[in-house]
Amino acid sequence: MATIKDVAAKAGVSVATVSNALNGKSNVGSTARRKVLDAAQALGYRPHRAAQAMRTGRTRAIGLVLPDLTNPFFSQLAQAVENKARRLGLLACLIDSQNAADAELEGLNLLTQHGVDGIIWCPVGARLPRLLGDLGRPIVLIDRPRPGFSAVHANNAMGGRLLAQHALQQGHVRIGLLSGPRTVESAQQRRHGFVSAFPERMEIAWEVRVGFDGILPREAREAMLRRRGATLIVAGNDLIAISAMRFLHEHGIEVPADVSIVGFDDISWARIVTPRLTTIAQPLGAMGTRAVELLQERICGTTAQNPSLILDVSLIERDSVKSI
Amino acid sequence: MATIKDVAAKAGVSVATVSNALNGKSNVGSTARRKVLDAAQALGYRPHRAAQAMRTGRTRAIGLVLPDLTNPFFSQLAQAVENKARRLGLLACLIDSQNAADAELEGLNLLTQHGVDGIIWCPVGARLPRLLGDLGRPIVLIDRPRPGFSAVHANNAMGGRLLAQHALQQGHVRIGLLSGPRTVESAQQRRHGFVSAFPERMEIAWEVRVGFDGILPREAREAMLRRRGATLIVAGNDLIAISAMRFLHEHGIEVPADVSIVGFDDISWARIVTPRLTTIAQPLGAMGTRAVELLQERICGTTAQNPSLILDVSLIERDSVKSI
DNA sequence: GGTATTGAATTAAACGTTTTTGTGATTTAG
DNA sequence: CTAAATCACAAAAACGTTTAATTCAATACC
Repeated sequence: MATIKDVAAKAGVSVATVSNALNGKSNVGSTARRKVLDAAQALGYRPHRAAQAMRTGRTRAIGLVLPDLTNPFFSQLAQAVENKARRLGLLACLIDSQNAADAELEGLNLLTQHGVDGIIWCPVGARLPRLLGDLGRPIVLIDRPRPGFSAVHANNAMGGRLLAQHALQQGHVRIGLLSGPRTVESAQQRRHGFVSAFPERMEIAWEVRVGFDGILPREAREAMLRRRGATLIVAGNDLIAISAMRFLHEHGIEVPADVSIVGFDDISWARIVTPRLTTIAQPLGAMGTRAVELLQERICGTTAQNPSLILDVSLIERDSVKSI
Repeated sequence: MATIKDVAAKAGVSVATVSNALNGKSNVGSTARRKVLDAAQALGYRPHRAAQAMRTGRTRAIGLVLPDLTNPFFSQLAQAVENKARRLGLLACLIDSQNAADAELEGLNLLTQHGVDGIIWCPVGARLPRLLGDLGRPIVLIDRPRPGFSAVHANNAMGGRLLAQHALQQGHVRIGLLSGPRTVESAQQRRHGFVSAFPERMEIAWEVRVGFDGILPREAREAMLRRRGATLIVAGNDLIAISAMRFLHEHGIEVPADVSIVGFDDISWARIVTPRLTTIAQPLGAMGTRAVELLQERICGTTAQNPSLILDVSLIERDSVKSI
């Protein structure tokens, strides 16, 4: 690997001049600048990031810590984040905590030790961000806001309202709820948006809390079998909805003929499964890129204290809801 | 952040002794070692990775470059790789090329510039590895072997043979082939394994090449509609198979009643879609962890020149094949 | 015409480690 | 009992950058 010294030697100037020229400083003459640029080009010189990092304290790398890459919601997010980061010349360093709070902590430590400039984080542990506001670098939460932190997330409450509205339009008044985990803020907001947009004559036939990974506990399976007159199941996300559809299918209950179902997220599989899933679309790509932009601003210090971004959602009508 | 100097001061020894003690060198006395350890503990000292990197040339970070995180095959792989890496104290830096060869190249440059110690790579560009054998750091290819490189991948040919065998057992003799891209070695091997295990009386009714991303070109859609007497469709991977099932369903052709179909990979969705997909299971988790292990060995230089690993696959019978 | 000002370059210090070299003190060997 | 070897530690150099301080020449000002 060619070093800055080699470039300096080849160009016949000092290393300082090379550094200044390459970094576009104004204190270098046009002829010297030319020579430096040519020499650097000829040698294929690339600055040594570790050396730069030591001097400047900037790594040009960011962390991305997610609960579960296997969940298409997060893999789409990750793809968007990585691409945007790369376009900004930033390296994206991945942590997949597999929904384990201690692994998450370990990952955050690894990232800080490597000196990443900032972290995009979808927290799994409920109390983690509180303890770790002091990672010493900007953090942007994604999908799961917490008071006191920058975040970019979808308007989950609005999604819930859209769903309630749609349910009503299609004539569903008795609802089964497969809500997401109580510890996850976005799940709470979806649920709250949904029930708060409830008119008098609608009611919840049953409700059970399930994880976002789509694994259905016995309680959930029993509730779906027992029915209690519910004509529409509102799932906490698409993964849950799709798992539920599979379970129902195995037990001879057809969607949407016997019961309707809606999801949340609009992961790519929502339009692939049978029947295609009616759901709320989150702008996953935009969430990822905006999160990177926000983080970058925070890193450069060109922004207010804790800016947040809330992105609109929309209802995607497909085949899993029958009007009655 | 506490530096090694702080530790040295607190322990009342020189920085050299701190470094030696922390790195388990033998030339430091037991009392001094104790003092150093205590001081480091008390200050919460973590060595500055960039500084270490500059001195040692080792980053303790590895690159992971994949064609498409959105594809569950790769996200499962990525999860396994990241977790294993973290368990070894390595940071996993992600590149998602979105199947674009130039983005891939850009990503590889970014990784080398950051000085990652090694790279785990599933190449999309056909000629890329050839050009880039000289990244100056160990490379382990994953899923897509190339002569002259370390690789860990599944026994794709064996998978093809298992499929042929199963097809025969279930009485299928006219086959439709939705083969993977010609440029992808593993796709070729699956196909070759399949047709080479063909007895005389089996024949290919039609074949069309499609991308691994599950997008079906017009040619493929027409072939599926025209049928040509094929009773079994052999897809290049699960994504293709599932897309095909969706397409067939939309056109009133039922799987497996009207036509059977098999996939390859056993991504997690294979058991979620309806009907559940019969497929070849690759040990995705093992592939990821073994790749990291192999890379680590290469980095430490404790291994032969270009070791490769081929992992066995197995047939998973589910509901998408009907015997006739 | 002398002095302040600007411009373009150089020198040298600094970042936080690891590692080589150096140095007394203590042990071992002959 | 002295010479050699070992041990435990310290001092200093090095890694590849950036940047503050410095120099020197040329230009501008009064």
